[in-house]
Amino acid sequence: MNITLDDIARRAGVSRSTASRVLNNHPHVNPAVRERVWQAIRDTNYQPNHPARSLASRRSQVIGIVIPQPINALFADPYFPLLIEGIAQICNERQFSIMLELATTTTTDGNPYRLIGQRGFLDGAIVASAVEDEFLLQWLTRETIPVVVVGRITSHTSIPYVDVDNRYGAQKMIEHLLEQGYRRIATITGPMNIVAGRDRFAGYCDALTAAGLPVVHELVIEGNFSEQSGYNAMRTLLQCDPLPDAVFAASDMMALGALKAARAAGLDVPTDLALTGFDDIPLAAAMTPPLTTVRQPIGELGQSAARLLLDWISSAATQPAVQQVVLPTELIVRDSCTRSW
Amino acid sequence: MNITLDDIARRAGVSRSTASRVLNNHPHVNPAVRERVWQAIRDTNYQPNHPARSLASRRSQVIGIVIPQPINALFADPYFPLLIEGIAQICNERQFSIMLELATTTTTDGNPYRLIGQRGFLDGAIVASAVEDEFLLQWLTRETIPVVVVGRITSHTSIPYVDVDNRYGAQKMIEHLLEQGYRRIATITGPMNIVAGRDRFAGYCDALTAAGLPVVHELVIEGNFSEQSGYNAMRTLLQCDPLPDAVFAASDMMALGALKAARAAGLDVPTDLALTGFDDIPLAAAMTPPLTTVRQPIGELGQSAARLLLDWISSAATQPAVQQVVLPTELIVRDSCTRSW
DNA sequence: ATGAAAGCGCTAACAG
DNA sequence: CTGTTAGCGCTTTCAT
Repeated sequence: MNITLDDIARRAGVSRSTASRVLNNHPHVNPAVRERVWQAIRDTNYQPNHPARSLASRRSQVIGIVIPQPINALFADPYFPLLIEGIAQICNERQFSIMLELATTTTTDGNPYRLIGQRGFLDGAIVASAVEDEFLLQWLTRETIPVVVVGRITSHTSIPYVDVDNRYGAQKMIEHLLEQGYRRIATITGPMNIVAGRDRFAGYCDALTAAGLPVVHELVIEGNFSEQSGYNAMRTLLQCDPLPDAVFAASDMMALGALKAARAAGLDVPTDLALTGFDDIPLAAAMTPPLTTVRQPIGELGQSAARLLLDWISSAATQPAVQQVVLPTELIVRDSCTRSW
Repeated sequence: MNITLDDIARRAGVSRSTASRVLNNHPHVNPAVRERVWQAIRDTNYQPNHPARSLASRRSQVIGIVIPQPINALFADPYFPLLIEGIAQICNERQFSIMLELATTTTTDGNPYRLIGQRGFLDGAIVASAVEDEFLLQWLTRETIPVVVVGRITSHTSIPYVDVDNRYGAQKMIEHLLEQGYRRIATITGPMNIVAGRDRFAGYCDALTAAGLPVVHELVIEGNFSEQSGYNAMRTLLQCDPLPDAVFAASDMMALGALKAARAAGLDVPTDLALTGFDDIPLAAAMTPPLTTVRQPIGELGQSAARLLLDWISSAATQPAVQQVVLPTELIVRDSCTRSW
């Protein structure tokens, strides 16, 4: 049998509650007793039983990271890893553990998540990338544990979220292209069922409108942030006559796909066509040519979400102290949109 | 208060044990009763309490993925995300959840992991990347839950592991370079405290030796798989006189770093220098020039590890049915080692 | 096929 | 400062 707290108590000649107090660093324990208990713990190599603790204390020191994406698409883009990394940093500091909650591939009926709903398992959750997924949103509102969302969601305003300033970031990007002299600027947008997709497109429109330019329908193609969708979108754009002189892809991965399509069509970037992205994933700087993009601080986003959530959990309040956090983006100019003339 | 199994039992007019049987799909329950219980569960939106279940059943349906790396370095390389993805696929199929167990940054004293040692929390664990970390290895041997390691470890042969054929993969790579006519082949190795690092280096030596060529000390630089270490190593190699005509980096990220260093020194790849990597991460194909490398099936590696572990867990045996799995690698020839003459 | 009863290992009032 | 006493919500023999 495994050794229990009772064994420790017996060995140290105290009651189980005192042993528990020592284990949990409660004050008001006689230093000598405290030391005796610790000694027993060390001697026996005692390890507390986690489920028993959570059951009795109603706290698990575990949060879930919910990623509502098909698993196979999960890590094609370094976005999620970076986000997880940020969350993990804060969790480690605060002695919290992380459960990874990925949507099952078979999203046929009912609950595509395993943990969601399991009572007592999670002290809180972070939902990454606010897809407007009906099941998830319903769960969010019904849920009793603290949940924060990464990425703005429009439908449930009461849920705290953390986001970057997608709209203004995209706007700055287009303004930069306009300053460079580009006038026929196309965009490959993100998915329109994600607010980030809509917001970046809105920024694109903002800048054009402010410059007195129209938003041309044929220059706007919807993608889904993946490389493949960028490739496809660019092939469509290449049908335009005249061709766009610049393309703003709403993610770096789509920009990469677009670059390949442009190359395949015999176009050079940036000579024949300017190309820019959004995210500033590590690949962006390594590409040839290095990609002009909008940096979003993904790691910090994760950190903010984790801080918000953990503060909330420890406050034991119904609402978090901070409801929303919006982080700034930064325009990173590289060679992919350098006019040669 | 949350609704409990007792509430369900009362509502369905049965005892708690019967309700439990229904919940767990035990046979030998009257169909009519079964339906009444399910109805009550649905009506009340009942969700079982996970800690209570694990405490009573001594099973948690959770496995841990232990990644013994400083968090901040975690996702610079897509290796871990891909591995996690593979593991997650199998876990989802089998209704297991995943805990992410990252080493805390402050690896000062004692246990740098939170979950390791928490009794009853994990049904098993996968240790990713077999660093020969003293603490971890001691834990592995002492541990009572099933643990499988990704990457061969030499010191504790009793621990089941899953690995790719690093040595033969590296050998094939060097053989290819030799066939291309390269003769002064340098290597940037992985860390020598990881078996994968040693194995790839061994494969390099195998090929040279078989070809009757010596392993030249100054052409062997130790890296740590990171881009930065590749960069530094290449700077050292650039001091050699004569320069190597080919460089085999033991990871694609190091190859990327090496490429940058070579470029910075005014060398062109592959004209002045052949460069090859190991891993075949997505970036390898996207680089300019596309990188010749050795593909290791990272996702499958994760899947194999997960299958081995979950089979073991469900068998309830002391040893797994399969002790070791070794997956083949594949040479992927691209442009980075194309001789121009 | 079902119920009674005994824990699983721990925390947390409460009393002293 | 410490011990006693109840549970936390569920699974699981053991009867019946």
